[in-house]
Amino acid sequence: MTETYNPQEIESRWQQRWIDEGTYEVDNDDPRPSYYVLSMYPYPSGPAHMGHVRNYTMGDLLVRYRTMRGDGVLSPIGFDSFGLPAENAAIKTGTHPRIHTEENIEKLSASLRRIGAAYDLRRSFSSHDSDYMKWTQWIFLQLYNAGLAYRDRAPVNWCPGCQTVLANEQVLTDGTCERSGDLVENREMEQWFYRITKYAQQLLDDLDTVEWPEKVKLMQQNWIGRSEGAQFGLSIADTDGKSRKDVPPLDVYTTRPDTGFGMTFAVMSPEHPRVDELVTEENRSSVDAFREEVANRSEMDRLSSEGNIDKRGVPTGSFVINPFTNSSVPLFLADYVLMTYGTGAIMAVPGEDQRDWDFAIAHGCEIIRTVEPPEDFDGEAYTGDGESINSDFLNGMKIKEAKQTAIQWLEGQNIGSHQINYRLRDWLVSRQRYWGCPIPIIFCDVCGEQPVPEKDLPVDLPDDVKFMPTGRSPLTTHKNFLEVECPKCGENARRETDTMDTFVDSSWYFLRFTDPWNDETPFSEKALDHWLPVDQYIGGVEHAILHLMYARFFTKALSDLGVAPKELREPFKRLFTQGMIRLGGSKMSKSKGNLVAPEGILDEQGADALRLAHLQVKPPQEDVDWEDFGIDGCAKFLNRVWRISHPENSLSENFREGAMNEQDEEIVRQTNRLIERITNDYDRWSYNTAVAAFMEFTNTLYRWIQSDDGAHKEVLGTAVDSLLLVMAPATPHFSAELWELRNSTHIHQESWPEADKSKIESGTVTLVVQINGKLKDRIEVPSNLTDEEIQDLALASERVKELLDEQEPKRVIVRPPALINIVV
RNA sequence: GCGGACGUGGCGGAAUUGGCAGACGCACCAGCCUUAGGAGCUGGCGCCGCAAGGCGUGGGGGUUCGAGUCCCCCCGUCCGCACCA
Repeated sequence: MTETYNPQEIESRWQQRWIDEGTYEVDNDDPRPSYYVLSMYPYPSGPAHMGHVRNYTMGDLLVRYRTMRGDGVLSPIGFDSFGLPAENAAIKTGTHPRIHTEENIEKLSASLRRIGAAYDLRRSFSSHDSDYMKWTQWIFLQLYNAGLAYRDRAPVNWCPGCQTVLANEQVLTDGTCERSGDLVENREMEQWFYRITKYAQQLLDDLDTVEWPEKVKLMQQNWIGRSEGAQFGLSIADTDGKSRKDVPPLDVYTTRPDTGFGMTFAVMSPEHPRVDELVTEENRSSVDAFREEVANRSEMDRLSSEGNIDKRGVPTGSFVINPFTNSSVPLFLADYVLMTYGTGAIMAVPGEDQRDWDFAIAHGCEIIRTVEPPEDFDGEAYTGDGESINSDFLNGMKIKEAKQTAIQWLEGQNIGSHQINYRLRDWLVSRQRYWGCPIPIIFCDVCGEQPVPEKDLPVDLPDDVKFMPTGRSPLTTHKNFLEVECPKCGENARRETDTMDTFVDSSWYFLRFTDPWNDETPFSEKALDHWLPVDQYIGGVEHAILHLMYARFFTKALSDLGVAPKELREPFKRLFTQGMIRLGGSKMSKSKGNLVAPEGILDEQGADALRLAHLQVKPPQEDVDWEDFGIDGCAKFLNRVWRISHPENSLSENFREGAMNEQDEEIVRQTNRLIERITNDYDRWSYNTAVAAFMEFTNTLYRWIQSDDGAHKEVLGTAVDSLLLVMAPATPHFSAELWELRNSTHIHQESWPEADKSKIESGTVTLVVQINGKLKDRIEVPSNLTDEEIQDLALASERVKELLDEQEPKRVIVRPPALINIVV
């Protein structure tokens, strides 16, 4: 063989050709069925690492496969280019984030090209492109005008490391910043919010309409955290234990209104706005001390006492009336009641709530059971179902009925009603940083908060800024940026200096890809109608909550605002979450410093071998250890295919022609089986078994070629061509090169092969003979036998006769065509 | 604590519907080829056993002619949430 497989040369040549020939460019009026494949918007941190390679290999396989299947495939790529790392680097090195970022985009683009990922590059953009920012700001204004973007003073999560606020979602359970790992502090600040809570119910309901992994749906459900119960007012008691009419009642929320008769005290959050009003003089100093302690309590403290904590609290000295019993019960302050959920105050029912139980024990409160626990119950608070006791008109009812009855009663008394609560909170979008999309708002001393007029968009970031480690964004001191005329009165005003959370940028980029040239609107309805929803979205499970929730919210809001089609309620029809790559037991990441760079492998074994190794090593949705990759094995396999596929290969000397023998027929059958298997495997994301099938088939061909009779020329030709076709989505350069050498056409413009079912059927099958369910014999038999014929053949087998030893079978189960079980 | 996923050779895994357990690859072993090479080709490779045969999918029980697959209990690993009233 004159040719040897040289991946570097072949790969760079084909990469250039796909671009030059516009192989993966697609127009919005493409007549083929539309199919939108998208990998999650990458942050350009430098050249691609193995995690990227895995992600983009999966996506690219699908792009090429669907294209061969005859779809008009939209495969765009862009860059999530705003964000902290570039700005932090600027503070350290003095390099402007734009320069730093654009260099990284170049590096990542080059990497993606080198692994052979195919895109319509005409559609590319980055979040920091002025063009894109303009529409991110325009969308902000639409949301603002619709009341979905608002400014509010709120306790926020402040990260001292990042010098900015974080969304709740960006704070980890241990109270640290997901990005820097610093302990997050509580601060009260003016911030911008997107009113995602307005969509809580829809975000929950519409999960039923998408084909996502159940795990991701569950995580979203838990995050939204819907609960159903009752909200009602507790009257404040006077010194005689009677309800005071001069003070409004204290609202509480509960999911267990059925247990109201067991409420023996009430608790409010230390941050509750009515604490000052409700605390008595004798208790003021201890309450103040407690509140200060809670406020100063470091996150470290919370961490060390995670889980079941002592229920710390103090009495307010006030009493409230339990409306069910009319008795007066003490009102406490306790840190286990959060201001951010429900009404910030609860009715405490120690008999049926363990937290309340713990608190009651610690503070000497009465405990009354209102649900009869089972006889053998030996726990404390009983939260299971049972009959109501000690509950007057609820007695004897099970929880469900008692709840309804209690709510009706509260409504009848005119003190409360049925209430639904969500854990989801509004999305805090403002960040006190430079390298983000500016929020298009102007503050005027006379007219107040004013949106930037549409004609003045985009609000661009000034380039002439210095980055100092002051912890303040350079925008706050940049005169030209800051000083602006009020769009309403024309007087001097100042710009908002906060920029947007980068999750805003990634909440609509998939819409812009459909129409990135549009300078009238962010996208056209027509383009969205053609392409959306995304047919297959691919990314890491780490975005299961934040990014996906925000993108879903944007889609719904834009749809309601008439910017996007009203039928478009969900952006991503199907989601696939691929596993991460671990090295030395922990996630491979830049911050851990355990990256494996793909360059060396690309240089030596090539992109196709690397892609194949990613596909082969494990089912794509599972996490994988880098140690388990078999790059060399994959490279070796490609060389084997190369040797039998190359037109000038040394094996081709003495091929047969003319009539086919039995072995040739078997190869024809295997070839069609291969096509069927790969089609099936690609459709169900079973890439590891697809690679196994490539290898198995290749091994079969080798044995055939080297057998005594050798290979039939035409049968081999079809077999090899079929193999190259089904491998093309996985190893695009390799397949394209060999295909061109053999057939002089472009494999990625060929149609996906179809298996000839009639050729898969074989005249005979291997009949499996079991005795008492255990395999005892195998017999080659014609595949069209009747049950009786199968039974006769099986019973006639020497082996079976011997084992049965004259015994009459008790029962015979025949499962044609290939299984019989004889029971004795 | 709550919710979820999973447990198969030395290793990664396969078995799509209850029907031949271990495909394919890695590692290992043997043979061939050879101008010794980290190349190529062929074969072997769950466990016990010389063999016949027996055992075998985390453990125990059940359903079934038949269970890796379905049901119950237990053990273990991983992930998500976690004072959400």
